[in-house]
Formats: sequence, structure tokens, C-alpha cells
Amino acid sequence: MRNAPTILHLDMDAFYASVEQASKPSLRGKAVIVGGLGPRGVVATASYEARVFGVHSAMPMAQARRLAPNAAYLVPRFGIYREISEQVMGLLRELSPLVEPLSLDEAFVDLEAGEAAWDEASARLVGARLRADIRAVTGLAGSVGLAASKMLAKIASEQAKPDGMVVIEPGTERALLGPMSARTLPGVGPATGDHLRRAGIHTVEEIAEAGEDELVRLLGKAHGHALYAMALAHDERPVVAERETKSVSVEDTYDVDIHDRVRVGMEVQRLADRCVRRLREASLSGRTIVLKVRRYDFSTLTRSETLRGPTDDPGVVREAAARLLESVDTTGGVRLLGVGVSGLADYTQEDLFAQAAGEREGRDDLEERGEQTVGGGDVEPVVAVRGVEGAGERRWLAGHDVRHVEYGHGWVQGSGLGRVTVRFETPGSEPGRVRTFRVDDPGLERAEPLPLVAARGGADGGGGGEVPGGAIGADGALGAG
DNA sequence: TCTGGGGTCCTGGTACCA
DNA sequence: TCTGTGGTACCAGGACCC
Repeated sequence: MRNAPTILHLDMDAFYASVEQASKPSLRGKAVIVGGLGPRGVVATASYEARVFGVHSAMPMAQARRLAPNAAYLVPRFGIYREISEQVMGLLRELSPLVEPLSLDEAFVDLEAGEAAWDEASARLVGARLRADIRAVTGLAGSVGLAASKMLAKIASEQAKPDGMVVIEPGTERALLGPMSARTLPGVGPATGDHLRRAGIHTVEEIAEAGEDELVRLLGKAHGHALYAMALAHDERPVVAERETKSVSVEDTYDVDIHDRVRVGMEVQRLADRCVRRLREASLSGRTIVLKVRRYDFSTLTRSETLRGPTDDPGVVREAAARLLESVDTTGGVRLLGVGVSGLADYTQEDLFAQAAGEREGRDDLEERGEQTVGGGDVEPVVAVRGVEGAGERRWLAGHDVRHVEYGHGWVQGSGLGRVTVRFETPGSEPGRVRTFRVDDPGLERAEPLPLVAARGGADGGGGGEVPGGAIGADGALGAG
């Protein structure tokens, strides 16, 4: 392990919720919860104001609504999260070529490899400057952890939250880690945590005291060895800039369990197409097709089939998925279906054997055939109300951007009963007013998100910065429903 | 009205081959 | 020919992470 805290871990604070608050002045300082709004949704991110009520990531949305009924409930806008994430990753890459993104809002940076820092003092300077730069470029706060290893840097950034920086000085690691909960260590989740607790092990120090042999006996070879090393603060994992994708998958949870076997089959075909689309976008092909089924009782099973060669042919994937489905009993209903492809190759090889089915008729192209309703068919989603727009559908998702021909840029605050409530405001404006429209109002259209920090020169989406003074048309209850 | 979506890694069982 | 052994591929499930 190196002897200076030159591995940096950046963690953006409550990222999705913070982006929403930055985009929507009326939500600043308020409880904001981002996640799936359907009956089976879960919380992706809760703002710190929402966490006061006990709401946290991965909590069922229904429970969050009970705890924080007055919070703003929004659907994720991954497009803008990705854009901001790219800006942040760009700043990190200015520090070092070794940047390892873990997700949209987290990354490791090896500062020594970029010669950005070589000792504690220089690392502190870099960390402080990075946080300031992130705020200047994105308007958002990120927490920074600095340590001599990835594990410790991550623990440090966790301690730094929100909006802080913590440095773990080399030599102090064991003393710092010792009293912490075993759950602090990466790889110790609910199951392993329970396992350890039953063995009388609660803290990191107790993991170290238990000894390697005992841990291997309890948890198996790989996990036991790894955990023992972590408990001794030994972590030699390098920061890896490029990671190869190992699998591509898509899955849907349905608002209502599907019982109809024909419908299950159709959904599997649809998922296979979506999966192939993703595969092709990444210029990948794969050999192993995986079908995932979660049944009414939440029991989950997977079935897989390995082809003789890699494919990105939608027909081949569909047929394999259909064959796999034949071996699954779906009586009682399914709540989730998924299709994945692994055993990836970064080239596309026509697989003549696997395509033995030959010239199947009706090989549908992969064109988007219009957003289909994901969910229980006859159950209308609470906030995702569909309007009519030509042949397609118009869905007004809570939190998503819209533009009105008369009132400018705004966002959907809620919808239902044929109405959509829009708050007209932009990142740079004062909190705006709400107006309510019919869902098929011709003056209302979907819009692209606006940048959080206005670009110099003032382009703000063509007059989107205006705050209309129109009458308030509805109470605009957030998270209507 | 509990429990998303997209991943990674590990383990144990089984089949196959030399 | 039968049996044992070890390596490898495949399959299914579990745990974990964000």
C-alpha cells in the first residue's frame, strides 16, 4: 500500500435529488424523492431534507410516501444526470488518466498516476480544488475521501458527506476501522452481516481477531480471504480506468402480476428485442442468453442457454429466450421478466449455426414501435398519464421538462384525470408558478432539460428563463396520487 | 401496497473429456 | 473395459453494489 493518501473517491451528494433541486428552484430546501412512481417503485435517491423523515435509497416508494407524504416525488431524468456526470468525470480526468467511474455519481481517481498529488498536503489541495470546480461547473456538491487505498478512500468520502472532505492519514487506518461496524467493509451486505453477527462478530476489529481460517470457514474462500485483508486495512486493488462490459440485460417489473402465458411470452420477446438493441448500440454480441423470472411470491429464477457462437441477431435471442421460458412454470403469475446476454465479444459474428432456424418470416426490425405500456395493462399509472399525440402516446412524467408555447419552460408537477399540472421555472429563475392544462393541450410539448449552470452568453433555451405571471390553475400537489 | 434496474463476482452442482 | 481423477465449461442461485 502506498504511503500517501493519493487515492481519491468522489461521491456526489444525493445526486439525482440534487440535480432536481438545482433544476427546479421551487424544490430547493424541500424534501425531494426520485424513483419509480408505480405501485412497485423504489426510491433511487432522497434529498437530505427527505432523509430527515427516514426515507432512504432502495426503500419501497409506498413506504416513502407514508413517511414523507408532502415530499416532491419525481421520475428520474437519466439524460441530464448523464450529462452532468460527464462534466464531473471530465474534471476528474484533468487530474489523472486513471479514473474509475463506479456509477454516474461516484468515481475513484489515482492522483499519483496523474502526478496531481504525491503527499498529504498536495492531495488535500487537489481535493479542495476539485470540490470547488465541481460546484462552479455543475452547481452541485460532492464529497471527497482521500486515503492510501480504494476501500479507505470510499469510507472517507462516506464520512465526509454531505459536502465535505475527509483524509485518512496512512498509519491511522487500523485504529480508525477497528470500532466500525462490520457492515462498513465493502462486500458485507445484509446476508454476510447476519452471518457474521450469528458468529458473534460485529465490528471490523472482531473480523480481524476472528482470523483468516475462521472467516474462510464462515464465508467461503474468496470472500473470507478478501474480508480478512480488508479488516487489516490491506487493499491493493488498483484504480482501473477501463472496464469491459461482461453482460447486457434488461428487465421490467410489472405493476400487476402477469398470469396469461401468452402475454408472458410476448413480454419476453419484447425484452429480447430491447436487450439486442442495447447490445448493438454497444457494438457487442454474446453467446449466452439468460432469462430471468421473478414470480408472484418474489422467488427468482434464471435459465440460460449458451449458443455455439456470439450473436446480436434479435431473432436468435428471441428464440433462445422463448425456449428458456418453456422450462419455467409461471402459474401463480410473474412480477418481473428479464432477458440478458453474457459471454460478450466486442465484434459481431454472424452465427450460422445458431441461426439454423433460418429465414424466419416476420423478422421484425428493431425500430422502436412506440413506447409500450410497461405495467399491468388495465391499471392506469398514477402520474404517467397518456395523452394523444398523433399515432403515438404522450406521457407526462412527474419532474420531466416541458415547454408551453405561451408560458415557456417548465416541468410536470403532477397529472391525472385528464389534466397535467406544470410549474414554469428554470434553473436560473425564481421559484415559478403552476398552471394546469388538459393532457392533450396543443401548446404543451416535451422539452430538453436546461443546463444547471447558465452558459456564459446567456443562451437559456430561447427565453425559457421567463417566469410567467399567469393565474395558478391548481394546487399542483406534488406526487399527485 | 413491501421489495427497481443494471450490473459484477462467487459458489456448488453437473456434464464432459482426457 | 471399468474406475478414478482433474480440468474445464456450463448452469443456477445468491450476495452485493450503486
